[in-house]
Amino acid sequence: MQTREKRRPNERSRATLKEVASKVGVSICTASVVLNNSNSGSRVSDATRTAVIEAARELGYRANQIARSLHAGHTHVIGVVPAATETNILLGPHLQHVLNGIVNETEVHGYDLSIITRCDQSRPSDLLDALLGGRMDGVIVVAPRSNSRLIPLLRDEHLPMVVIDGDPEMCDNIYVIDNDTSVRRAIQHLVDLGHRNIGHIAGPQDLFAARIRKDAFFREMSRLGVPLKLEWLQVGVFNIPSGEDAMNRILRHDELPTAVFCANDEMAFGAIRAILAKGLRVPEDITVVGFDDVPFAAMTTPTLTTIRQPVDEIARAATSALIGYIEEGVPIGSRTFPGSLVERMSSAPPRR
Amino acid sequence: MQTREKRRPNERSRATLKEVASKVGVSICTASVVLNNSNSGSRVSDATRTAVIEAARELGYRANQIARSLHAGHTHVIGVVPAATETNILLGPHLQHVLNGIVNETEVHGYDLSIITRCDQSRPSDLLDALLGGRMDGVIVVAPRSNSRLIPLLRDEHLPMVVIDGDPEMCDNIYVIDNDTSVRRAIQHLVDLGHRNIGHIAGPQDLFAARIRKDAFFREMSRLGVPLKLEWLQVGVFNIPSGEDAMNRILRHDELPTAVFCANDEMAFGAIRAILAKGLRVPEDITVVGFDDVPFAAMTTPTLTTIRQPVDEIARAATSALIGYIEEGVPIGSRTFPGSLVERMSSAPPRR
DNA sequence: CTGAAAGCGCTTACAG
DNA sequence: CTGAAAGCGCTTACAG
Repeated sequence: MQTREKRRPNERSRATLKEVASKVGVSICTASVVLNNSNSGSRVSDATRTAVIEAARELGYRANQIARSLHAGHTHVIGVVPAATETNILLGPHLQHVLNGIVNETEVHGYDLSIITRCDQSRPSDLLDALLGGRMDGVIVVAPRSNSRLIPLLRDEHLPMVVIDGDPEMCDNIYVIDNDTSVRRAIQHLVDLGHRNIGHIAGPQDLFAARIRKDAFFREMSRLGVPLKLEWLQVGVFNIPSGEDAMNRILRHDELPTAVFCANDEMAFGAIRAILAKGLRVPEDITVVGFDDVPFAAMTTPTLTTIRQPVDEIARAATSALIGYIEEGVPIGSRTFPGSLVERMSSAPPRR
Repeated sequence: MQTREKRRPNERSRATLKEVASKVGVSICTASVVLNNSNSGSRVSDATRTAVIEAARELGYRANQIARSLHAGHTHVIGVVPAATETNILLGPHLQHVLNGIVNETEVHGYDLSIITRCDQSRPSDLLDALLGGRMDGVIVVAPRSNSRLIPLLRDEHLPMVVIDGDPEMCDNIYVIDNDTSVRRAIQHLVDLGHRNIGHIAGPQDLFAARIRKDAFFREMSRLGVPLKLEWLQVGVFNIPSGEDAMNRILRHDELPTAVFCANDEMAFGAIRAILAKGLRVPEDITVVGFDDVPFAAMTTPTLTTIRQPVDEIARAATSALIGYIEEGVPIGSRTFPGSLVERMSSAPPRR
């Protein structure tokens, strides 16, 4: 009866604890106690207990999580701040893979995931309100830009945080692949095949992964005594068209590399497309190697030789560590994960 | 000083409204009023106003959104229940595309997105607690299974809801591509090319998109008078390996189709791979047509002829309608979006 | 076995 | 111009 009094059109009204209590004729605290099976409730008479449960069922009672969170001081939701991109923030197979890994882990711990998108530079305070307004117990930042003010800010605010694909010098809680060793594997692979004319398509330099892979490329080339040609060094933005463009810029030169190492798979796909479009072949004319091993790397023609990141493992480990810190205060720390070379059809010895 | 008294290790303590108020020596309601610029606050003296603002800044005050939501009765978060899959729930380029479109739209409206994953059948009540606990203002269900009890349940609970890729007979608020017409375009394309031996790799039949596409395939074939061969009809689960398996089952027969229509792109990729692995060519020996036009459809070899879904538009329209309903009560309704044939390299006339 | 009370942090009429 | 009070819906000691 009185459950109805508040119903306005267009506004759902869930039954409240007060309603079930009054329906049974007990106090709302008693109702709360039996509905939560809390220990204090072990001493509720069976009669009232069943009555309350019955009433709750009839009324379709469901505890308001907001009220509960206000009291408890936590929400069981974890925020994710995706890699900063201008637009279409969620696109890209690697981020998707990371997100999936995160979800895999939050699910087993009973957390929900909130994707924080309002990163719009024009209203940065929106982002902070969302993050710091108590709506999430912790946050996972994926691939922050190196100039991101977010990381130091969140650290100062003591919001539990872990960073995936970030610079270990940026903060303490970084989960990331061992880029140095991985790039070395890639270059070593090319040199082992006999390549001495090697180009590189780098990613956006304000992204840690892009910068460190480029640095590692330089270092490795020089360590192995392979001469560098600056015309064969181009920069893209980690997506397919930019890889295509970058490759086309390389292809404009008279002398061509026999191999190109791309800082991620998508740019490698673009590079392959550019090469094929010029009537050249992969790998016969130019070898292409990527980084990430996204699922489609095994589906392209030719299939892509690349560095596999244990993405699911990295994402789950980071998430699990974050939750461990939230719930039990165990320090998150940083972890580095090994990458591995996956040899497929896009790499082969140079022809001549 | 007293801001410190509550600090326990391992627990972030944001300054509270009470703290800034007491620091200035005003009531918390005055503080609230100036910090919110609410109209009642137009009559606060400039002196107190600046004092409060200053104090808030010094203390790093940030309103607790949970408390605010409890009072306001809304949260500005929208939940997404992704397509039901056994595992790795977020994978798949089409879902990713949908998610991206949703985010594009929530972002402009200042909503955050919560991904509800605890769909685990073993504890269905978790899902409902998450959904109905007042933590989200509305929910977007993507590609529910036809036996899903979720839809009727949410409807009964009056939680604002819109469904993407669902059965229009299932509920009132469905945003979906016009599958019938789209499939007809695909089949017409094959028949126009001269194909009369056409196979179909269908998706999981408890998914609306899969079922209706299969039905449309049958209807269209019979309308055009093209004979059906049951050996050329196989069922997959909308991913690459299952498309590969399905195609392999087709390839086991003596007589082969000259064209195969796949219910989504991923299965089409798998089909192509199976065909190539048998030493046959696409499209020379067998034409393959997909459905969705995921980004990679333009990147495979051969590139994939497929039906383009205006995914971003569908997702954004659904999201926008949901928010319109939440905020202003305008009915969501249902909408159907046209698909279009994208002709690429995987389709050609049959050889003989 | 059960209830009155305080509190989570905020907002909003309503008085002064 | 400013504050006391009630309330959002729930939980949890603490009394009886």
